[in-house]
Amino acid sequence: MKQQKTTIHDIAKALNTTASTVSRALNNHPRISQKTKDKVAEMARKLGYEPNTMASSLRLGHSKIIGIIVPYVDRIFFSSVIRGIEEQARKHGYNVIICQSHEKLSKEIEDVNTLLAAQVAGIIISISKETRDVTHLLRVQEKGKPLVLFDRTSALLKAPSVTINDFDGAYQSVVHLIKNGYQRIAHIAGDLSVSIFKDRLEGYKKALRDHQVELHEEWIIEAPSDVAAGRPAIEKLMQKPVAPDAFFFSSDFTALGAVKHLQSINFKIPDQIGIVGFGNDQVTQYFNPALSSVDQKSIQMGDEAARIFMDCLQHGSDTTKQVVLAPKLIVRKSSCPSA
Amino acid sequence: MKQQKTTIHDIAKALNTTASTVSRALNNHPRISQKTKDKVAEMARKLGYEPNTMASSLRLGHSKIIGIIVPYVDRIFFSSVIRGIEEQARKHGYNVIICQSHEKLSKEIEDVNTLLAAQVAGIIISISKETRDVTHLLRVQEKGKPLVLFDRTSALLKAPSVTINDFDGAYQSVVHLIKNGYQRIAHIAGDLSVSIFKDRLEGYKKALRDHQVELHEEWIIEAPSDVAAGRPAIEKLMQKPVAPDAFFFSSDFTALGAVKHLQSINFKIPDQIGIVGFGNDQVTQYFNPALSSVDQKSIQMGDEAARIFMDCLQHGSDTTKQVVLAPKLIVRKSSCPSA
DNA sequence: TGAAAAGGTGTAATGGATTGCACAGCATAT
DNA sequence: ATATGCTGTGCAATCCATTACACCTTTTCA
Repeated sequence: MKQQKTTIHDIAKALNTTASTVSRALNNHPRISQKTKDKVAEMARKLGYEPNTMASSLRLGHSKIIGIIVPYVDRIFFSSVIRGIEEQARKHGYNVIICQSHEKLSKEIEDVNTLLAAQVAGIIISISKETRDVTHLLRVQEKGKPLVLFDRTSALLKAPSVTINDFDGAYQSVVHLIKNGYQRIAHIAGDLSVSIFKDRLEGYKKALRDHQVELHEEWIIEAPSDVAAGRPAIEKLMQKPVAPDAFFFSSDFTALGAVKHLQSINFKIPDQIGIVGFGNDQVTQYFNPALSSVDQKSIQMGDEAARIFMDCLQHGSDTTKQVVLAPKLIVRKSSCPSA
Repeated sequence: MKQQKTTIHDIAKALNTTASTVSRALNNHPRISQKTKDKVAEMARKLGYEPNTMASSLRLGHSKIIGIIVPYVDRIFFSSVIRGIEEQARKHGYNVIICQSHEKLSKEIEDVNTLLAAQVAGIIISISKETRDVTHLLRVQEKGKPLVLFDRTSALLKAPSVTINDFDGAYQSVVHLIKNGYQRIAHIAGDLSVSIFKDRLEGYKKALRDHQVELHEEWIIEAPSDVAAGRPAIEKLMQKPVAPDAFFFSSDFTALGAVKHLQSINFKIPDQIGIVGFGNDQVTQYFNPALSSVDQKSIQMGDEAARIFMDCLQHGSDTTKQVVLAPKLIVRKSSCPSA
């Protein structure tokens, strides 16, 4: 039933040579003659040889596997990044192994341990919302393994990263709203202890300042990045003494929930209220009205993260490497009044 | 810089015993005294011991890693299933390693090779659309490794699987449309060489027959499962001598594209035309009108697949195990005329 | 022509955990 | 007292690929 796997020893025996020669031939060692290499390659094929990656990883001290940690794999942003990483990694003969932190620090630490035990070549991670302490990530670096951050980074950590310019994405969005005639622009922020949401808030503020639009601190509120959070956020904002006429959301999901609610109480979007979201999730374009949103270049982000990772492997970590992708505001109907 | 990893030998030395005893103690071998086990456990903790999974995998001939192959990780259905698998697998101390087939047989074969070389414990897969020949999957079974299929299966393969009852999902949908007064129900099918789409078609037909609603073969067309395919599909159907008054789609995405187009030429949904999709993708509920759709129980599917997988590991593969989840039609506005 | 350099291959150790077999110590049974 | 059995450990081989070092052969060049 179970097949006997063929090893380099089998090839060696068949060729009347030794395992070392076979190993060298397969690894294209310069001191092996072309003739030998050819013979070995052919015999390997004939015997259906498959290298045992465990054995080589054990010897080498690391595998050709990249560990990835994300909060949840089934969030489209993360799964897109993973796609980008996987495709780039594969070009270099690397595999990806995936863990979910569930936005919990404790789970993230456990994940790091698991990946380290699995002898991954290094880790690419988007840290959880809870992550303040980063000693578990320092451990990765201490082992001399590449650590690359994406999207969510930490100031406590010197590591290469790929992010989008959240500040700029927010800035563009708010300027766009202003240009389209909205004057009382509120911001529904994400968890402000996370840097990306902080940056978006700052971009929002700067845009207002630069265009002499008044900034009401009371129009800035923090809300979870999910659909359910949309309605209460809106309700709170609409009952302020002066109600906003536009909302810039840090999350498409919160925006969705908000729009649903606004429509249910008969507000016209975009004519009475303008909306811009963040993330350019697939849902936004099919929504009615289609939602303006900032695209996060997710696949590209993954691709870039994997490139940096491979670069670290080859030339050592350049912890100052910070790739910042330019976000792109996708303008759709929700922020373009007909008048 | 690089840390010296502590091995069982280090623990043995510190305890003045041997590696074998340590190994057995850590693995809870019955012949080791509790006292020794405690001492070993304590010393392991003290020295910060992390087992080297490569070494143990090499010795054991398999790792605690489950290989997953899906067409694309960034399709919400697949990423949800992966989430389900990952969470269940983790409970058993297993990791998942992910490959994408890009719907190509050649890539799928390559993926299988990669995973086998990585010494995975087994593979959980949703086969690509192109996959007819399954010899690469037979190889997995020949090695005595569990192979579990989900969603898309193959009649050529004797392997445990988890699917939803596509036939029933379609049947429910069409009955629902009929009950809501639609009489001329068309079906936009997916690639009919894939069994799930075939089954949905059959469910559609059966529902019509059971309710004495006429079946027009010309109202059944095949289209890719993406947004772009929606419009041409609709155009083709609407110019038939007798135009349909409802559409049952094998894919939410095709449905989305179709609805967009229908609305742009001023058809009222659901009053003039009823729509039901398949997949219950997240987008459907936020669409306007909200789309009725068949829920595929994706996370549950992953969870179930992982359970079966673990079961195969423990008790050997039961190739006849076919878990069929009951789909659930989620009724929303797109199929409920106000009249 | 002799010596140094380059080319080609084998020997044996290495990485870390696992496990069949052997054996020592002690207890119970006869 | 001898046999039988159980408990608790150690020895050494094993999984497979890699590689430092050594050795022999051939080429190159003063």
